[in-house]
Amino acid sequence: MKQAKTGAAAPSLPVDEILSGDCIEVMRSLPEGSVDLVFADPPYNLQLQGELHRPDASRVDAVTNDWDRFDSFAAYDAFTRAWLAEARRVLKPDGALWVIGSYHNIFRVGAAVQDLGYWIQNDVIWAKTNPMPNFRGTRLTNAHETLIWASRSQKGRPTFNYEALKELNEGTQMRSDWSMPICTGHERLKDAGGAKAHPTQKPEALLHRVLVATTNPGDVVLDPFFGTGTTGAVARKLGRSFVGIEREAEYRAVAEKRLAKVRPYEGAAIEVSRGKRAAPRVPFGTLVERGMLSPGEELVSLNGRHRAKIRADGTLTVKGVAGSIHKVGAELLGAPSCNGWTYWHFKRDGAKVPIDALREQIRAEMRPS
Amino acid sequence: MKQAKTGAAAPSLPVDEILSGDCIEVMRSLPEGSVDLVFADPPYNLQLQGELHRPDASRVDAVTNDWDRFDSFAAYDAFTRAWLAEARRVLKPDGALWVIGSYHNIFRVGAAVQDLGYWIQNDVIWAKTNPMPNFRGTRLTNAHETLIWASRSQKGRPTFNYEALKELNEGTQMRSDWSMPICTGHERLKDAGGAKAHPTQKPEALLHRVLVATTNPGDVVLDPFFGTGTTGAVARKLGRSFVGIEREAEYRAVAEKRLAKVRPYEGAAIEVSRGKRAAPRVPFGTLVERGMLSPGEELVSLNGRHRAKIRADGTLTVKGVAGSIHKVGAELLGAPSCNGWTYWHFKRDGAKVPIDALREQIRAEMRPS
DNA sequence: AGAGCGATTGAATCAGCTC
DNA sequence: CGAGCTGATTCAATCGCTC
Repeated sequence: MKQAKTGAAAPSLPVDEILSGDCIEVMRSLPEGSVDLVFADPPYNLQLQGELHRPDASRVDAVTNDWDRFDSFAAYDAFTRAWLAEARRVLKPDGALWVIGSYHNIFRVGAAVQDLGYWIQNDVIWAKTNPMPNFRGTRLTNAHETLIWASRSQKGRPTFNYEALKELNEGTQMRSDWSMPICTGHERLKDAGGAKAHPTQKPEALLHRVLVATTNPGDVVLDPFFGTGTTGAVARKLGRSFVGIEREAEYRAVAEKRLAKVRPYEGAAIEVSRGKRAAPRVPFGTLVERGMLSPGEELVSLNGRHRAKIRADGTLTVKGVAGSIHKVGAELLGAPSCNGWTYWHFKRDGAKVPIDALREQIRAEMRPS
Repeated sequence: MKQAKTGAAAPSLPVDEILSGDCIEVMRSLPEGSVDLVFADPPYNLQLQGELHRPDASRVDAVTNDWDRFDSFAAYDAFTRAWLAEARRVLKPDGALWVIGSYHNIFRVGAAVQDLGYWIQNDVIWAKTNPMPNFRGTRLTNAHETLIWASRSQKGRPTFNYEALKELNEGTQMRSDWSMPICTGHERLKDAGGAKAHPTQKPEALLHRVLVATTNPGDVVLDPFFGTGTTGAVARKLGRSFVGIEREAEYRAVAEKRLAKVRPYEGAAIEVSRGKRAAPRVPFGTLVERGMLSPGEELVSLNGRHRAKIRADGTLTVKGVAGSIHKVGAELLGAPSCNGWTYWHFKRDGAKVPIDALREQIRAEMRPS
């Protein structure tokens, strides 16, 4: 029993709150298998003497020899593996992780992700439309950051709203390179003195795409490096719940204020395109039972090359071959598989109509109106 | 003394040759501190499972070669660290490394690069204009690969032709995300049976940009995973020397044949610009990188009165004058300005075609993005 | 001749459910 | 857990053929 093992009552998950403290310790207090998604924007300074710092807040202390370098990489790796392991414990079996970083840290993070048993789905490039130039002209303009999207394990089946992303991309499959501007203007939070409230505030557009792609309404999103709460703000807008962890009181204060102003989009607005995978199953035999097609009637492939006869039990038969609409189609095509719903057609008014049209008719009847 | 330490005479560096054997062992036989650049396209450790079919039931020809199979992450890491360490020994103190990979391996490679004392200058994204789609609709289109550019050490001062890259990018700083098509068509080498000679041949445009950016004419470029010799072919065209190492006899044979046909561009053509320029959208240099026009090739004005030669960085030169297509055109016309895109023509089948036609071709490729 | 159509192909960790 | 069945799913570019 878990309660006996931990020596404490099973903790409950505090939701839509910002938790204060070190994320590794705080995550330890959260129940295992309780969140749908982790989005993390960890610090990436490798100089771990004392505190971790954001890149522009950090002094770049020259590392003079190999031992120092190894020491700081080792410290960063230890920190990275610790929070990734806790995050993995807190994730549901079919949960997923997003981490964002730059070349300073992303390779170490990515290797740790793999070593800890996560399974990478994609790496995604955020190509900035308006990056900061390299003023000294010694390197290329650092115009992108890298995100890693990983399931909790190889067996995990993370949420992926394929159709929704396809729509976001004007009808063609979403690619792994995303072009978006950095966070500026009114979106960029300022402190009382007018300075940036946080050095690395991410654009809401980025989180919007991440959450539309890999969560559903009502899901819980954990952000262990909450900062000024971009993850929470977008989650709330999209009808998701969030759990934020942030160590710095100043950032928590900014985030609280920000979140108080956020209004969720209307219920219908957060629905996304689903595709056929989510539709209810309709056996082909149902069309026969309902008299939409008759036993003995002939189906034909679109090119007219193949014909088969419908039997009373909803199987097809042709030249001694018999079986499901899929199996017979595959057999005739000599293909490993075949979607019978789109392959087979019946004739109506001289035209060929895919049997999928009849299935859609039944599905329409089944929908709550 | 090195000779005493190694117990052998200091080895000399064989240049413009393909060396046969395992790259780790072969590199051990090369003198330390002897090459200017290492470009490496190592196995990606793809870990593919079963077969994959397109929606039209055709089978995808995947990378299932023995050279891409490793028993575990640990085995892959050991291999990676071994070749990276030898490559580092062979590099000059101010030398640099490029490695290309995908999310399957690049995080492990990048962490090893850092651990071994290299110093990352940039990570670079090759965004493919025409990637293979995700046929099952289960993930994002895997539309990019990642390159790491690193100096031998933090103290190293690697070659970086900042101005040349700026010219290649039509006057604005070159970014870390590069958009290029994959290697297809006539550039893609075929074996006797018409099948692809190598499963992962890289486009010459990619190597062109890498070598223009981080080497000078006369430099020596080592490629420990030579394959069909793209690195060698582009190096020779650009007046660089190469050292190729390849284990597979079949690949070596294809590469030898390929290299025998390669002619270096003329001396003046490989000089890169030191000046500055600014202008519109599709950089002229892109036409050069993509092989639509070649360094050394002549452009001519419509009336035939003026001629200029193309250089590797996308600038033109004539009678000691050098600069962008616009600047050189203006100079020759004695005019304050000139639209090089409509002024300059190349010859095809005896007819003069404005280079703008090529720009339009590229724009057509870039449109849906 | 040139437009248009069909076939082919590329570094890919590519399904989910029931029995 | 494995076997077996249902059934969902692709974009850009090149090449070669027909009209």
